[in-house]
Amino acid sequence: MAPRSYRQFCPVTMALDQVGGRWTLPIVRDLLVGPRRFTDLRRGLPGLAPNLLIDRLRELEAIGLVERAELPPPAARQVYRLTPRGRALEPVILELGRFGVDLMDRPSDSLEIFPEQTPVALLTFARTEFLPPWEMVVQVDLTDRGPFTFSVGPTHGPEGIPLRPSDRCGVTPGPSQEADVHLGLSTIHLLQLRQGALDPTDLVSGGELHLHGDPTAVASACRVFGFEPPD
Amino acid sequence: MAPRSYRQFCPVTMALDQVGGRWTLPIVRDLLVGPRRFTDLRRGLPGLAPNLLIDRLRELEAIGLVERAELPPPAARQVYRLTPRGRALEPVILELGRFGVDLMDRPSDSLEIFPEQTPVALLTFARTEFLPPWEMVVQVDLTDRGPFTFSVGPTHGPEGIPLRPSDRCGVTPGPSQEADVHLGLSTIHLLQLRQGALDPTDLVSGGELHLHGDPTAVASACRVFGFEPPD
DNA sequence: CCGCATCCGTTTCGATACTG
DNA sequence: CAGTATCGAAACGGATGCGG
Repeated sequence: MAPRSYRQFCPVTMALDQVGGRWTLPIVRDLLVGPRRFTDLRRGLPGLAPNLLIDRLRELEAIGLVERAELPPPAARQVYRLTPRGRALEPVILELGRFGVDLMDRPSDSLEIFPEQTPVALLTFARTEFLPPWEMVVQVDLTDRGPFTFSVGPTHGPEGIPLRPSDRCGVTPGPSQEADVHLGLSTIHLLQLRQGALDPTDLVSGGELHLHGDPTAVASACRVFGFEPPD
Repeated sequence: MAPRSYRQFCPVTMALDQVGGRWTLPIVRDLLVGPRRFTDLRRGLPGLAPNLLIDRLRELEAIGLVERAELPPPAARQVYRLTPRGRALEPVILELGRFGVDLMDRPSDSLEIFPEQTPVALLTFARTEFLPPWEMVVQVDLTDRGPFTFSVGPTHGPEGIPLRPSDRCGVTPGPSQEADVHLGLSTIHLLQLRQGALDPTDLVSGGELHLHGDPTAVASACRVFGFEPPD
């Protein structure tokens, strides 16, 4: 039985034929952070039935976006991870996330929060058109979710090839020893700053926004995360 | 009767809650080019039943991504068009398309081709990380689909705000009087050049790729469309 | 416990026919 | 032209079971 297809010779619908199914992109989102076991994925995706999860993983494997890897004996048996082609979905996920950020104004309590997804969320908060031309490391301390390291890489790759913004930056959980900038605040404040609903100066004087590091780098980091640097 | 939701406080899944339904993004894709009537949309989306189309349009209207507009008396009654918020989906569609371009290597005859979608397809072909810092107009003559005008705007908007690449460029059907660059070739050749499956120099000497205009601008246009400028 | 497989009620989708 | 109405097929969601 041929799977559903839009049957158009168009890049958008051909992409949707592969990844437009329900749960497919959320699964890829979770795999973006790193390899995951079946049960790890289930934990981060409540509401997704196990049969559907295995269906999706098999489909993704069949089209070459995901592969299974065996782990050495002491650890758990196998993990699912993205292939390079699967990682090519990162810009898609991030753009979707950037569209979705504006929907996050009210953290309804009917919506669950999963810490594993914070790195991807932080990446979507970043406005890549404000990335500085230089490299830098920003430690973002989300008071309600812990420390994360946001890294900005070079503008060009080997042989002078320009890099896409999404290839220039990444987020990993945990602190960094060599951060150029430290940024401390809560998730909600970060979101509200982005919407312009809060004044950064007020937050700083209220002790709810902490900024440290070289002023130029700090200012750049603020603009990347959606607000004007105070003072 | 609440619609299906991923129920996560995550920008990606909240975006998918709005636009992750089947046919939703293809509808938005067609509206990106301009306002469309009900029947126009149907023509470009075969396989989409009319009841589902109206369902999707009503949903999109309810969440503020699409609005109905009445046309002046002589013309047809009403059209559907994107709101500014709906237009914010353009980067999502384009990234999906960029992922999908690599799937277009073989134009299977089970896949239909709709001329109305060519402007969006052309935009997805463009590698925005290669956009030059200057403004320019490129007329792309697809020998099998007609002329299109690809415009590159300024790097910064009013007040010095940097613009996202997708906000810097656009495609309209038809030729341009003030094109800086002319690029003539078939859709298939364009796709194959992008994949590196063809040598641009061969195509030029074979008369299947025509390039005109200021050499620097031509070279830039070639890189944007995925191949090294010949000579 | 992990990694699924099976079963089953509900929702959504797709195709066709019909109406103002 | 712009939808409604109907209905069978497919997809989804939840619960349960089961071997390693």
